[in-house]
Amino acid sequence: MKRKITLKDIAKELDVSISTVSKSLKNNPEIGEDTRQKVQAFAKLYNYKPNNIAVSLLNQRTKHIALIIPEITHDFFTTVLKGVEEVAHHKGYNVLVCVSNESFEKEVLSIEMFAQGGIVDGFIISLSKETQLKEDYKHLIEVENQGMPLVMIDRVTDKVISDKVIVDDMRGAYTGVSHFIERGCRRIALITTQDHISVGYLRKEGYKKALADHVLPVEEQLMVAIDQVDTAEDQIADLVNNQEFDAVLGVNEYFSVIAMKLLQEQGKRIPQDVAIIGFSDGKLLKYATPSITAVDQHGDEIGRAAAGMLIERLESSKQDENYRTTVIPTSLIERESTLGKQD
Amino acid sequence: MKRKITLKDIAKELDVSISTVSKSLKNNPEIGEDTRQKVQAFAKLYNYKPNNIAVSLLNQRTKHIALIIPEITHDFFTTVLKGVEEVAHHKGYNVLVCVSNESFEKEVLSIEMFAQGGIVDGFIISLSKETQLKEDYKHLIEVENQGMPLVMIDRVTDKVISDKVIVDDMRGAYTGVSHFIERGCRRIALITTQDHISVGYLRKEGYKKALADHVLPVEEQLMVAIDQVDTAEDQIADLVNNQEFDAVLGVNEYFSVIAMKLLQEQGKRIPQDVAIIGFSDGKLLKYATPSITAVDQHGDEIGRAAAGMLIERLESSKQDENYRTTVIPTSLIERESTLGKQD
DNA sequence: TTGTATGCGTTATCAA
DNA sequence: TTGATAACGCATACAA
Repeated sequence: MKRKITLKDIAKELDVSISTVSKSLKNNPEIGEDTRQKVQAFAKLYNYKPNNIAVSLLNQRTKHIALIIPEITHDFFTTVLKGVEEVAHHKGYNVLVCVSNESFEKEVLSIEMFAQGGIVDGFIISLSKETQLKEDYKHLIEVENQGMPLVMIDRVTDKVISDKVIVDDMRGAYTGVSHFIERGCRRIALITTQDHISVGYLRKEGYKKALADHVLPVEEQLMVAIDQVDTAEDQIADLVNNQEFDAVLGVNEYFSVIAMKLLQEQGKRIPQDVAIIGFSDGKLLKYATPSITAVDQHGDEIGRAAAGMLIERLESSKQDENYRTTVIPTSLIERESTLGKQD
Repeated sequence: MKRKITLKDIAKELDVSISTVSKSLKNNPEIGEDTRQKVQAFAKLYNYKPNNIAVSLLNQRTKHIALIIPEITHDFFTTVLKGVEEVAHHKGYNVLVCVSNESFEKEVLSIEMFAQGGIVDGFIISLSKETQLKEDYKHLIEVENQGMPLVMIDRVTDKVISDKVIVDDMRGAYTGVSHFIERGCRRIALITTQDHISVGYLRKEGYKKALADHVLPVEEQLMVAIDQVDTAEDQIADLVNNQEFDAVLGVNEYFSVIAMKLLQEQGKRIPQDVAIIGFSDGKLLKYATPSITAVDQHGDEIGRAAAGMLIERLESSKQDENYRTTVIPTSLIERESTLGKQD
């Protein structure tokens, strides 16, 4: 087991000083050509690489960023992670992942740990449901006070002033509903989350606006707000069994797929009897039978944008107080579940 | 923006030496009761936390581990990540994630970066397809030579001696095929990967063994080895269109779901005409219509086991050369796609 | 009971 | 052209 080689080792071996070695390796012109060559050759031979920890200690930066997501089993967050990782690695940063499991406590603990230990240089976070419910953002504000950059994504809040990257949720829902209407649907149901989930609320607003703009009534009984994951199926069944509608928009993959399954069990044909659209860029919608039209949120782009913003802020010396919000437009991926009425 | 507080700050403020502060905070009995109290109170007030980097430099360990996975859009790896993260955080470790994208080069580069910079203390890795094809494992052996623990999961190789956590792929496939046979299926197709993918190979072997044990012939034309992701659909269509079979086992979620879709388009009823089983613990199988029976690989357990083994090795001082391989049994989750023949 | 000194590996400043 | 030294923040052996 070879121990890792250090500057000191090289210095001793070549009988020069540590600083000479350091400078040589950095191609510092102070050092004579031949010494430099010699050192570099030796270093290469022994595969020298600077010890990151020492450099971190010196520079007071780790070149690590934390990504905190509420869930990993949503394809959306998975693609976000991929996007973040892509840009981060490209720029020489590493990504520490933390799944909050929708828990406020876990979110707070992770952030404190990462921030206080100086483990990461900055954060990308999507709020847990519990956090959005409690509306307690002290941990985030604290992070900012410590001078650590923070980029919020997707599930964000106005209560925290920071860079943000969000989905155009309202417009995404608006587009979906409009798509239904263009295809002749008139009674459009919505399966969304409780209002405290920011994205759920915005999607509902987009849904309502689309109806209003097309002079269609907003019917309360066609809108269901899912309380908890495990009651989703029952609540959706309730909608399906007791209401008549010819289209349904789900604010995530699960709601849409569950709705479709229940509708099919009832003998409804998709899309002839009921058209379906779901939010998210996941495989659940893509591989469903029939495949389901999706409001693509472009998780990868969100991840890339967030990582880009964060790193830019980390590397810019100026204390820029102009926080930006980048809105990533959604796009509608038309699939089988909305064909046919019209086409 | 409050700068982070250090031992030095506390020492100056309380007019004691740095080591007194350090010892006080560690409850070292050397220090007098009142000094200790005073220091601790002050530290608490200013929310002192030791600087992780400094501690890392001192101890020559970061308390970070790297998880290198080939893909993030497979639910299996996603659950692995979750399991790893769970145990790691519980034991005070952080997880750096790296997606190799099935690329040998990316895998090698990430490992070198993590290892040489002393960025992590150890590795959990699942090999990329390209690596398994090339059979070039120098980067992993190098890591071990440097004395860094390595735990391989799922896609492993005999060429590298290390701790391993694997799925019981052979038995998983065997169980699936047996399940078909018990339900009256006789012509069972297999959709697998190329042989160089270790898990694909093992699953094929399990499939063959099950057939043999039940005195059924192994028919080459019923086994298709997918070359690449983008040819999967064509290759599976070829099988579906040109062969007669009453059951099909896919070695991952995608293959099974695609097969089902193509079969349904052909007018086949699932499971009456063709029964289906897929590998993986993902939502694609669970939410399919009909839902698809799954060979659950328990990604979360694999992740937990791997993290456990890795951390154990990191924390045990003794240079134990007895590498272990933990085999996580699969379990069959019966769903609609294999009901009916018998029940 | 408290303080001083050293070292972890690196870089940067300044002296030779 | 090269080398000695300090500093990053902490822990510890040893001195007082």
